[in-house]
Amino acid sequence: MDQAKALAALSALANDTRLDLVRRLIPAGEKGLPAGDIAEALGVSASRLSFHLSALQGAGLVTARRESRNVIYAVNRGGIGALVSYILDDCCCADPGIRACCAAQGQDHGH
Amino acid sequence: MDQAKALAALSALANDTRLDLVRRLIPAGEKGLPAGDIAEALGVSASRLSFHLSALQGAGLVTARRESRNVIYAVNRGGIGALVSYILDDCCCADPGIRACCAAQGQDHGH
DNA sequence: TCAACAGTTCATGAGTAATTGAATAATGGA
DNA sequence: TCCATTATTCAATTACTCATGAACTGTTGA
Repeated sequence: MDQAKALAALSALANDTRLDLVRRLIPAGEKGLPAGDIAEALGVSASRLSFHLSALQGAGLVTARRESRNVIYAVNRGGIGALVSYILDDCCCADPGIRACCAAQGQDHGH
Repeated sequence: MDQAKALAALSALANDTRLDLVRRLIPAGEKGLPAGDIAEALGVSASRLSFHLSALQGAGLVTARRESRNVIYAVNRGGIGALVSYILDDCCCADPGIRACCAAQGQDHGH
C-alpha cells in the first residue's frame, strides 16, 4: 500500500456514516449484506448509502457483488489490515511504542 | 476513545502533508522537533505548517511545547495507538482476521 | 412487455477544508 | 527599548465533501 491508497482509505474511514457502515458489515463477514438491509438498519436514504458504500469500495475497504436484484456489500479485511499496517509500519516507522500501545488495548486492560 | 475522537483522528491523518508530518516526527520521539525545522524539511510555508500541526494537535496525535523561541512538536504515541485500537476493536469488533492480517505485515512477510 | 423492486447516478446547494500572503503575537539578544 | 527571530492567526480564495430528491439502470415476476 502506498501513501495515496492509505490516504484514500483514511479519507474513506473519516466519516461517521462510513464508520457505522464498517461496523455493521464486520459481523456479516464474507457473506455480506444487501444494500437495502444496511440502509434500513442505519436509517439512511438509498442514495446516501450508495454514495458512502462506493467511497468505501473505491478505497478498497469493502467489496460489492450483485445477487439477483440485490447488491451485496462485504467488508474487505485485507484492505483494513493493510491500512492499519500502513499506519503502524510505514507512517509510524514500525515504532515499537505505538504497536505495544495498541496491542495492549486489544487484549485485556485497555487504558 | 469514542467515535467522535476517532473521527477527528482519522480526519487529521487523512491528509498528505499531515501524514508526512507524522512520519517526520516519529524518529524524533518524545524529544520532538521545532516547527521551523519541520517546515524546512518538508518545504512547506510556516503558516501552512502551523495549520496542519494544530490539526494534528487538536486530534491528540501530537503534542506541542514552547522552548524559548521555538515550539517543539512531538508525536503522541498514545493517541495514534488509541486510534489504531479503535479501528481494530471498536469499529472492526476485534475481528481476528483483520488483526491477524495486519500483525502479519508488521513482522516479516508483508503480503 | 409491463410494472414493481433494488440500487446508482446526477444536479443542486450547504457546509467544511486547504492554500496563500499579510498582519499579529511571543521571545531573546544587542 | 529596539530589533530580529519564531511561530500563529486572519482574510480571501479555491476546492472538496456531503445531503437531498429526482431521474435513471438493471433485474425479476406477472
